[in-house]
Amino acid sequence: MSDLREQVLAASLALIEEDGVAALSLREVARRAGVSHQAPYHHFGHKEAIVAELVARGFTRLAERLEATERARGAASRRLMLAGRAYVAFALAEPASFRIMFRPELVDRAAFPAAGDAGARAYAPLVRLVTECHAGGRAPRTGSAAAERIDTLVTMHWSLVHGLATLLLDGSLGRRFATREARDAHIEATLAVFTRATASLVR
Amino acid sequence: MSDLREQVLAASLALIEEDGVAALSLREVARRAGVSHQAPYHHFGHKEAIVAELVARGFTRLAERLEATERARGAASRRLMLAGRAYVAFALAEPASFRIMFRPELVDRAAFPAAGDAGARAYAPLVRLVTECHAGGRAPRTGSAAAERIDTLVTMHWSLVHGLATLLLDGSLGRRFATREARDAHIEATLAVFTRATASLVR
DNA sequence: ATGCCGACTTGACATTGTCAAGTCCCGTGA
DNA sequence: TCACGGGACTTGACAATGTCAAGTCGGCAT
Repeated sequence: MSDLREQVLAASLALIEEDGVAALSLREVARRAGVSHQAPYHHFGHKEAIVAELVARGFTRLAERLEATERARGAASRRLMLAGRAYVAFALAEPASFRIMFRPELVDRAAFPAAGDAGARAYAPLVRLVTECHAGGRAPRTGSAAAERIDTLVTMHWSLVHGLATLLLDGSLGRRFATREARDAHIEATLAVFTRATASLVR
Repeated sequence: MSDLREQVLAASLALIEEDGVAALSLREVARRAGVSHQAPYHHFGHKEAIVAELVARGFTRLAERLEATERARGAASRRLMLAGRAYVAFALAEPASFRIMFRPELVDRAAFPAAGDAGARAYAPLVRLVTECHAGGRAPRTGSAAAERIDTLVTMHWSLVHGLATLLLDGSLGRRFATREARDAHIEATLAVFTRATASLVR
């Protein structure tokens, strides 16, 4: 609806993309949108609200990608691997979003519950896929040993893809590959070897 | 040697610990050290140099922890697991350091090579342990299929522990456990299941 | 004694986030 | 038709910050 509101969000994300979230300046955003330095305040109470909205939208887009992999054909283990690939692909496709999504000091989750809700939505597909993969899709009752096991496996899967994504964006893996092809091949090989390793865990 | 230099570094780390790196203010640091707002500039050319020094020291301490696990007794696979545990333990023990260590936009690695060197030093133990574990300690010649396999396994191991650490610090895992014991048990379970899974990969 | 230099201070400037107080315009009710 | 009310925006101000420029001061070598 409001044109300026979207322009502010777009310019903010662009600024974060260019030089990191520290370089996000409301006044520069206003300048790029061709309005006065106070115009953004009409749509967002303060800076944090802009970042919170970007975080919520980022988690929503990630959730959509992961949910799409759930609907793919094939065995649950294959769909779980697709979800991992989608997670990393999202981070590489939207680095600015991905980074602010995991920087809790930027957004007070109590003041902006939408961000937390979107995060929970992104978490759910992974839980469902792991459950399907390792417990036949039937969720064990909470507190049981089987539930703890699923919990542990979810953490393991998420840790792997999240670690891979962050090391690619901000760690040593980001500065290592000459071509995108080499990078993608390394990602594929890593996910493949992990999938094979975890296959031995399936009951 | 210089007292103020160390005070500046300590106060800076404390500020980052309290409210994130965005809250690092040179003037507040000076205030806490009881000196004028320009005194820190005599020891560090600008803000980035302080962060760079903290990053280098952080990587050095991480490297020392990982090197210590290399010297532990037991099979290589056990020492690799200890290294993973040490990695996560470091992140939990020094969250402020860990966070700035993986935020490349904060420090220009070309201008501050010490930070990159320390990072490389922290990387090395993991490579050695994985090599020992999966190739009997003899490093395969570069470019060979065996070398690529080691490479992939290193990425997998690092991704897992790095992801686990960052999710504990800044992700959903950080807000999830009522007690430290519950958190540590979950970490242990995750590392154990991962170790078991990867054991099936050993040649 | 003198000059120098390292360690620090004082002062200034542009930039930023945000509060306060306008201005302008468009739709609605009388 | 006209007041008017409120949404969308502007102008102006303020304190805080990073950093440049120009001091001050004390000890050490010559």
